[in-house]
Amino acid sequence: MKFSTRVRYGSRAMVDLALHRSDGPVSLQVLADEQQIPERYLAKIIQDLRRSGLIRSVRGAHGGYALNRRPEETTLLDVWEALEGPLCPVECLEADSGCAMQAECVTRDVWDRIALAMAQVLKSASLAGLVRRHRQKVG
Amino acid sequence: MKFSTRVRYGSRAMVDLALHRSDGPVSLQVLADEQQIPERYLAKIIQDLRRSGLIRSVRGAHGGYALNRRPEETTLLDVWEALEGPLCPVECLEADSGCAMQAECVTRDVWDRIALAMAQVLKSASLAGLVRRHRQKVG
DNA sequence: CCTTAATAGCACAAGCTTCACCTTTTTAGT
DNA sequence: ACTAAAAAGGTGAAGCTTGTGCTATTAAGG
Repeated sequence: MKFSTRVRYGSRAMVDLALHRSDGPVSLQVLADEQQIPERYLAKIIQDLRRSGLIRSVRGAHGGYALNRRPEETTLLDVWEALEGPLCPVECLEADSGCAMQAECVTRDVWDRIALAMAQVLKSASLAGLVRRHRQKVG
Repeated sequence: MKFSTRVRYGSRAMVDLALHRSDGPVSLQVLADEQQIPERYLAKIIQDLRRSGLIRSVRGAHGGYALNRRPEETTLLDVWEALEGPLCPVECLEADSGCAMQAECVTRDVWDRIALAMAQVLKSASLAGLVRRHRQKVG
């Protein structure tokens, strides 16, 4: 199991947008180039981020993308949910999964604990925190 | 992102084998039927469990599969690694990933924390513990 | 008004996961 | 020895993820 490239690419793009926050809209080309992401593919990913309201777009010449909220108000959990829907690593964790073995299934409890742990880490990672950490690293 | 069915099916099969531990080898058909898993697919999964030494097989009539270690000595992390290799949700976490941005990448740290949390939960789930929990549930 | 830069959207190709099918090998019971 | 039960193994199909390519739409700047 690997995390989808959608989430990984999307997360990196969001951090990049947070870093360029004061520079006006960032074009897809710049974003893809800086983050080494296939441009056409990133285009599709970024549309989902826009549609869920995490970023806004400016069309036409000198257009591009920018964060739609303050960096403290967006976490990687938001990004994950925008690109993959609710964090749910196995179907049987959904409310109406209709799995007949749900009551007696002991592995389900393990998947549930993992999902919880993942959500906790993702929620603790705000764009603001990631930008701060990035500035610490590169100086 | 969903966990692979390989890991989910394989984990349930291992718990089932642990429950039948004193009954002699369990056939693929019984296993697939009890756990509601496509039989031919489970056959492939179970081969990987055998090849990594977690279970042993008995060929011929009245054959089947049985645990190869005591239930305390196998955790769901072992099952995961047998079926998917090392727990590594993103490539760049591997030692020689060769990602040029590794030093400055702040999302990588998040994926690393998630991987650690996942491994912790999986390692804490031994077959013995899961069997105990199952007996508590069904009575 | 026209050119050019840029987003928006659709359709298609390659590779991996999840299966199903068929044949071969092995072994218990008669 | 023969039959039936069961694992072992290889091959192929369907659907999803990960991309690529092409066209349409929008807006800035001369």
